[in-house]
Amino acid sequence: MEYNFAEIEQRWQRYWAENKIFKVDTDTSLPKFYVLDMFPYPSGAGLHVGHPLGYIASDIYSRYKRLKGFNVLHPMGYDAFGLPAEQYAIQTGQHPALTTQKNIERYREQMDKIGFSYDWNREVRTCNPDYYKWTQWAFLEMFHSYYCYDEQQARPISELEEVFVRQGVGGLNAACTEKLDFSAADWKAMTELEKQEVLMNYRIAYIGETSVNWCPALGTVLANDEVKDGFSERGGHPVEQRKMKQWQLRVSAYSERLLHGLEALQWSDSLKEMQRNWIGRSEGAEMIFKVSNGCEDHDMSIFTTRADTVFGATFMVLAPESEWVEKLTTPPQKEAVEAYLLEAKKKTERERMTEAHKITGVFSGSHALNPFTKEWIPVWVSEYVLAGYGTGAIMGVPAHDSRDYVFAKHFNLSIVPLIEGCDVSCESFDAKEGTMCNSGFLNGMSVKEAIPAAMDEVERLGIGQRKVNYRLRDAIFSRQRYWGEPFPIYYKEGMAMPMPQEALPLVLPEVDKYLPTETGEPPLGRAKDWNHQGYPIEKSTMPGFAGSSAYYLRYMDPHNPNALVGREANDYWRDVDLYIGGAEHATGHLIYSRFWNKFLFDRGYVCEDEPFKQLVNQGMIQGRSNFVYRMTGANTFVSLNLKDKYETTELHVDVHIVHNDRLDIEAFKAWRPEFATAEFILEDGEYICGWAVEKMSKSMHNVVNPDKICADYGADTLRMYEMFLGPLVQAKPWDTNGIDGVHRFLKKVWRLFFVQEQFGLSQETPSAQELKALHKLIKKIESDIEQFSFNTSVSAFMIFVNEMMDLKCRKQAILEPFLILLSPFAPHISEELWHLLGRTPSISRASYPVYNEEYTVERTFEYPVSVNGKLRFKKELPLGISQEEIQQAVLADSQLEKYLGGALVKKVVAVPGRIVNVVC
RNA sequence: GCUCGGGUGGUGGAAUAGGUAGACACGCAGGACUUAAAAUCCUGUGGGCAGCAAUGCCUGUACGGGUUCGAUUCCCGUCCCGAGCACCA
Repeated sequence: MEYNFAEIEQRWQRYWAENKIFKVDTDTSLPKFYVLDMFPYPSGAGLHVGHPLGYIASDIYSRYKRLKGFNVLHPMGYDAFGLPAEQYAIQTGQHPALTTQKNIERYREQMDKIGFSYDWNREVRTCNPDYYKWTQWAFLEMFHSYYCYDEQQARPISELEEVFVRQGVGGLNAACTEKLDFSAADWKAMTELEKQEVLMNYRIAYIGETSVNWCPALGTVLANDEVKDGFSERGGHPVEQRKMKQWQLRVSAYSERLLHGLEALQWSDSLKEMQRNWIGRSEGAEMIFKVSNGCEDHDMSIFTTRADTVFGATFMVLAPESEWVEKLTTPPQKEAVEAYLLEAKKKTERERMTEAHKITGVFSGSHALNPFTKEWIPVWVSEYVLAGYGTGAIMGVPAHDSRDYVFAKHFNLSIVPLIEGCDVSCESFDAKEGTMCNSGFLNGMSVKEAIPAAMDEVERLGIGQRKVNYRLRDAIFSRQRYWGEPFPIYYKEGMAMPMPQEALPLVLPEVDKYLPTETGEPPLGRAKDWNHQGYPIEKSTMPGFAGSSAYYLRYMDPHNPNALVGREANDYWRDVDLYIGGAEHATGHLIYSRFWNKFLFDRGYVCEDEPFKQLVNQGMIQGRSNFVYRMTGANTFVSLNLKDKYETTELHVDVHIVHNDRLDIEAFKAWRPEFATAEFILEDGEYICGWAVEKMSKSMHNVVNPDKICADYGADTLRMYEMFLGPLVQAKPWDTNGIDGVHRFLKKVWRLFFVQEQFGLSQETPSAQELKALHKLIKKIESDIEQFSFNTSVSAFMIFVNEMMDLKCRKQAILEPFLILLSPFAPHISEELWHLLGRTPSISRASYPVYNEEYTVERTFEYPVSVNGKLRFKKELPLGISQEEIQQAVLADSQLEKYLGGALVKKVVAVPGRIVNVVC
């Protein structure tokens, strides 16, 4: 009987679906395990072979955990709101909901062919009102909350109102946009509008003026992680900086917890490092400098991590956007400063980046008093200082900061070295090492001692305090787009008002066009009756990360009409045990999700502080392109190794008409009309194509579709081959060339269960050798899966099957456990053979075979004996004997003499169970 | 510039509490079966040298050093590749 994968796979996929084999329910009698894939954005192009890599890995893990007796939650859904569907809608007029629906159907069809064990009953779609009701709900919860630093958690905003009534802001330690100062009496005297403005300063979801990444081509703002090198991540349009009033999430309040929480997580070091960099904690001090513009004095604070270098501060620099610029510009400098500000403002983000090392700046006219040297130093304005970090002002220490150094050199400011023996004639000395000099009371200290000593002194003198700064900014939450969640906010007498929870979901309204209005309002400005009790509703929508921030919680309880996730379901499923997805979400989704979860945790809606215990980043699968070489000016193609003899142009050729880098010439002629009459210069009668690893894309003709692989080889082959390709976490090119090996393996597995076309296994007692092979495999597969080393598992299966072939082993006692081991990798063929064995129900209900060490124990060991490091012969000795016994046995061996060449033995190193080395 | 990974045959990749480098697979070469092809199976396959031969010897994990009886693995330096961050004071 042939291995008819097409029939087998179709049959079992249907069986699994019809019998709801992978439906899962809360079951407190079983341990839970939650395996999650990052849900896809359903694009119009469909899946290519790279997309399912992580899904296959998570499916193997899920199936393995089921065999191990866990109740496994393994869901899938769609991140369905987003820009591409909207862009497509603008071009074609088709409703994004329609195209999204179509794309989802296509995705589902493709995924179904691969035989995943998802519980589709729990599917979520972020664009579904039943789902985004809870996205809006979470937003309202954030609106109604503030962050208390003393308690290190989010609390209801109503508490804050009570505090204000009682004592004003005195003693309050809460996250805020700007520090306010008012008493209880002041609070009581405020109008309702003023009170709301004060509260907005503390809300976790708040509206406020901020500098944003504005993308004119897309007509919307973008988050920092949506901008790459000054261009929008989606579409590659230029991005500029603008001040705008936007909804924001106070993610920065969680900086410390987001950083600290990383420690306990089983994430890769590189990913944790990326998040640490993004959060960007730095310890330093805020220091107050007296500044004078000649008429009046002010106290201005700066942030520094190098308080020890204050004796070398020979100038100050303000960010162009700093509010100090206006106060400190003196009349004679006014014109120059204004010209500079205008120039800086005109630049886009992109220009700022490309001109990053161009040194610009202008003198303000004012001076600051260095509190330690008591010298008056000039105050400058320059773009290299960022308004959004620290206080937007710095002290310039050119000797020990490379940016200050180039600035000082350019404008001829003085440079004072502070470390003994350092040479600052060509560059600054940035390292935190050496002995201090020219630094008053710090002289003679090492830098490491001087940093805290300087900060102590600053605090003692009352001219500043220690301060921790974070790079992490609040997340900008408004998008001027159509295809996203509407904000449940309306505006009444200038105040942003929350809608009541009963009004949710606030359903996205219909519009006639998906473009901004003529007056520049977002597309929702076109919606009819877009108001709440006659008051206008917010016209922005939420960004992509809104819907993806809590979807893993919804899977736990997807149909609950009363809560995002019910208490009972959440208490059982708790958090994601294993999360598999791409590293590109390191500073986006994975930060926002952690923030969102921590917020819900603070407010008591979920029971775990961190959402994703273990995270694995699968490597991207790149394309492997093929090339043909056309002779310039002719329709003649030259084979790879002859091309250097001619003048040729390289052309991408469809990888589907190339096999093992040999071009199928007939298919090539049929591929494009202009090649129908092509001529070829062959080598050894064949046309050899060149190849290269590139991104998988249509234009490179290297896109391989999983449907085609499933049709040609079957899903089991696809699954195993994707795993065999290399380590899961590593980026690697797709190369269909090697797939035959895996396919051959599955055919061998099939044949192993048949004797002369008849299915049949014997009930014979297995031999010691067979048992040993099986139990080694049981152990190997288990440890490989636990470590995500799926590629070596596939090899182990191949070795095992080859050995059983050699032994002609057809014994059920061996092959039945083998089938169970194989089933997570190749579920269809395993299921088929399982049923042919008369076993029922599905193999996914079986138990993972128990490893028995007895069968794999070795009693003797062939010791490699080397003389002076060179392997010479092998000596078989019992295991478990002492080092001395091994030495004696080897020295007594007659073979040793001929390798010693008469020399005396100086030393014998024997490692039990490893090796013997004789030194002479 | 800073941080983190990584450099092993023609190819994808195995092997690190330091212990026979190249498992497994692709490709290639040769062979068996077949009228033939496909499929399947068997043998060989890092490089070099010697031999009719079984075989033997040398060399080999980016490069240069070090530690060690022994280094792909540990340490120092250099080069190269990939990823992330980038005026974050």
